[in-house]
Amino acid sequence: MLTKAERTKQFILETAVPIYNEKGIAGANIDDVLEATKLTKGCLYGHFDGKDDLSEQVIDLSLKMVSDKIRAEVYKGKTIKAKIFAFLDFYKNPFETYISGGCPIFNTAVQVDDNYPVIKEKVAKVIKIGQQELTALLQYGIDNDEFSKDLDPVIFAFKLVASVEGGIVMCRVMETAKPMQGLIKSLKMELEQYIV
Amino acid sequence: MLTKAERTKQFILETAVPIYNEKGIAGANIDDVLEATKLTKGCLYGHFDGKDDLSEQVIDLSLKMVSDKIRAEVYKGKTIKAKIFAFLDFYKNPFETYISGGCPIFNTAVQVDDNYPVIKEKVAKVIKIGQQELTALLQYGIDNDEFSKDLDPVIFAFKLVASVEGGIVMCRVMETAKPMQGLIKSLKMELEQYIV
DNA sequence: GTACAAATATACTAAAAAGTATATTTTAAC
DNA sequence: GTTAAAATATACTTTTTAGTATATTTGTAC
Repeated sequence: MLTKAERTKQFILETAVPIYNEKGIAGANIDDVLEATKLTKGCLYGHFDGKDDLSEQVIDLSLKMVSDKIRAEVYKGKTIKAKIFAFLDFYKNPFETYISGGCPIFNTAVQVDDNYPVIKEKVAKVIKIGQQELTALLQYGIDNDEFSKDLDPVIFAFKLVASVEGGIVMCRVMETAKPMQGLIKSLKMELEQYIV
Repeated sequence: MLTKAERTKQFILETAVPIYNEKGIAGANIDDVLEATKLTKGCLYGHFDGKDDLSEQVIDLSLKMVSDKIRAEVYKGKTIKAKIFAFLDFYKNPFETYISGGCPIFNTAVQVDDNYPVIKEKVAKVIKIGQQELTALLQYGIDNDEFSKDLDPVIFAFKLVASVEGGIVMCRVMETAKPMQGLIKSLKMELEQYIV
């Protein structure tokens, strides 16, 4: 069983996840987290060294949560095609995102360009691993004659992620989910062209 | 001719553009801008009502700069295909972006979700107009038998922007330009499939 | 149930950022 | 060239946010 302190720390992190995702690293502040958790400074600083430490762990959890969720969704698909479709469908609704405020992977990626080198490294790793997994999945599909050898798994994996993530951002700011449907449909069609 | 004040104001805005693009709205601060311009508070506050006003005008300029630049690049293309290719090539290098720090349209879009409703509206407008222009371009290509009627201009315009913008963010955080080349190549091939 | 340690709360200080009042300098019209 | 207005600089205050020292409460082993 988790100790009281461990539970409190986890509670702080989980509460902070959507705050950071909505307001960004620079925009989120300790008081926001204290307000949301109804805890006090003494408590929070008992669990974290400071804002930087909190930020790092919050982003860590955000990245883990969304990565795990996507993996779980993809896992459900029986065929590779079904897995890729499941991946795409995860991004179906740009407004009710798994973590409120859009995709934390992308939200974080745009923030950490110059500043936050430690966090930048974490996001880079998550994206790289995701690309590797998607590429491996497509390659597996090619090797097992589900897809044609004309499909470039590296490029298509990149295209899949770049477009749905980009699409989420665009839809959210334009306040319309419609283009996302068309995009996903188009990507599904694109993959289906390679089915043998 | 511009008055001294107008030139100073413009100078402040232009100096602030990359700062805001790199650090974000919440991350950028007045002192950064003063430091970069070598001006003082009295001067800056003589031209702007406060940080919110400055932020709004800086973002405004950023969006205008990049929009104008893209339009200029697209204009160079003789055929619609060449125009679309020029659009894609604008995103060729994720590191030496037109404004340092990536694409300001996207960078801003991810920041303004909940907070900054005024700026959100501005970004939304820029993206919507961009989509309309790209769609019109593709439709023109269809109407003039450059492209097949099978091409859905609305969906393809969205796919183009979403994927290159998403690609920029991914490449920047992973610190590799390579996937961008593959993505652009893939999008060009996709368009060429529709050439009649 | 007592006692000790861990967890949390209170009440502060420190630092960073924004904003302002006023003085000085510069511009441009005459 | 003088002068009034505009532009800019200086030197502050205020606000916000981060961080800390210490007190109090709570959990848990004995």
